[in-house]
Amino acid sequence: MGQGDTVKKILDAAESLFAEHGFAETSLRSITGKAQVNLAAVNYHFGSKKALIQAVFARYLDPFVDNLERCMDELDEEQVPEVESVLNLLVDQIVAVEPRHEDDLSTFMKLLGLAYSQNQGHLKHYLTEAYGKVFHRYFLLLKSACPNLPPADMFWRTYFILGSAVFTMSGVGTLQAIGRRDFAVDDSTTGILRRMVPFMAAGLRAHT
Amino acid sequence: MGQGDTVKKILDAAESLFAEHGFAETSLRSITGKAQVNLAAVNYHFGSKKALIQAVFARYLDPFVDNLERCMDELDEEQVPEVESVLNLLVDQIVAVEPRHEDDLSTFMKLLGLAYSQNQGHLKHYLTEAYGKVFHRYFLLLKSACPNLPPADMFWRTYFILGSAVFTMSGVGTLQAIGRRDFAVDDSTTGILRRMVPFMAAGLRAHT
DNA sequence: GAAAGTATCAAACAGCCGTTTGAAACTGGA
DNA sequence: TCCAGTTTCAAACGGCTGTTTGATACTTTC
Repeated sequence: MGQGDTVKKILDAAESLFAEHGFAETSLRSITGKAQVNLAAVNYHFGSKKALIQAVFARYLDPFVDNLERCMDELDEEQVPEVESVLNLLVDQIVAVEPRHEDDLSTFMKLLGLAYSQNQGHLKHYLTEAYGKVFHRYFLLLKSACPNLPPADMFWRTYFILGSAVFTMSGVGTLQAIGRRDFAVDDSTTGILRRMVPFMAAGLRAHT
Repeated sequence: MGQGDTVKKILDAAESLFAEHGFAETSLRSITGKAQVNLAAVNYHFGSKKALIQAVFARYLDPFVDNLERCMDELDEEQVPEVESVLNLLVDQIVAVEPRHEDDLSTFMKLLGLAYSQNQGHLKHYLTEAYGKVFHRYFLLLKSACPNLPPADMFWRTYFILGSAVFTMSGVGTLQAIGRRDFAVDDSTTGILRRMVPFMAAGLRAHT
């Protein structure tokens, strides 16, 4: 690793430490220590810890959201899509994110989980501000795939689905370890995402 | 409120502040401030902040787990139970928890969500140590209701279900507000739990 | 009513936090 | 080579954290 890439070193260290310990529990000193960079570099390059957290997310989400949007553009808006294809659309784009290193996907998913579960008000505000439109569009797409579902159920089941994904993925490493040790279950992160699709599709289709 | 009930005042204040802001983000000073109690009282009566967190959970979970265990004792172990009845068994016991005040159920659910999503190693250790046996028994009961499901899917779908419940419930207040404002959806906490059952049952029954 | 035990109190402790400072070390262009 | 601009650095800042202390007040017991 060169020497001018202080910004990248900070982002890499922050990303893995955030995913492992959460935002509030990760100090700037531990980040700069792991990145082998001076403490003041964070505030110099990013301005504040909050801005660093947002930058970590932006590096992941920007290409992902671009891909997702392009995929939805190509869709035929006339015919009603299958629930499975809408779900797989998302999974495909998650899996397709160019990995920076192995376990990159797990880290990405853990960060997404943390974004919801940790009480970082500024982060939620930033995420809805920057990416809300795309995810709203995806929500409408999913809704169009369930034309017979009452609105109230559609509303809640969206969060049931989101919860399944976020919860499972934010602890994915631990769960994989439990599966291997106690249940002879050995799935990759991608494999788990694939297993979610039939579960979620059936849940969405369930009559109330 | 009397004067000798310092312990109860601390537990009440801690419970609501933890549910609102999380564990790490809630200081002992804010707890003792809300409880109108001296700062040193926490360490005097509980020993440490970690012990206080555990005490908050114990006050909720002890009666709940007792009820759940008693319910499972009464079950006929010979015949295969319906998935819906197993799920409703749990919902019934959650709803049946004697409420200390209104929104007590929401607070309880938010705390359960936090227990999973926050990185409090000591808390996870305590919860599995104290309540792991009962929940393992419930897991086996749920498994017996899905005799044709491959073990790997049973394993993962358990976490999908858990995630739906934990995620939805840990943000229940926010989600209810969104539902009322944007979707004309107005459900009580109990109502949401009931809506989960058909979703989860269908997800468990889905063929892979 | 004195002694023993329990509970509360203000004050201070050491430690970590995010952020700021001002000087030093670099960098590329004139 | 000199200068301006950018980046790095050690050090310190004020503030908040959980915990401990020792004195004081209240309760119970004999």
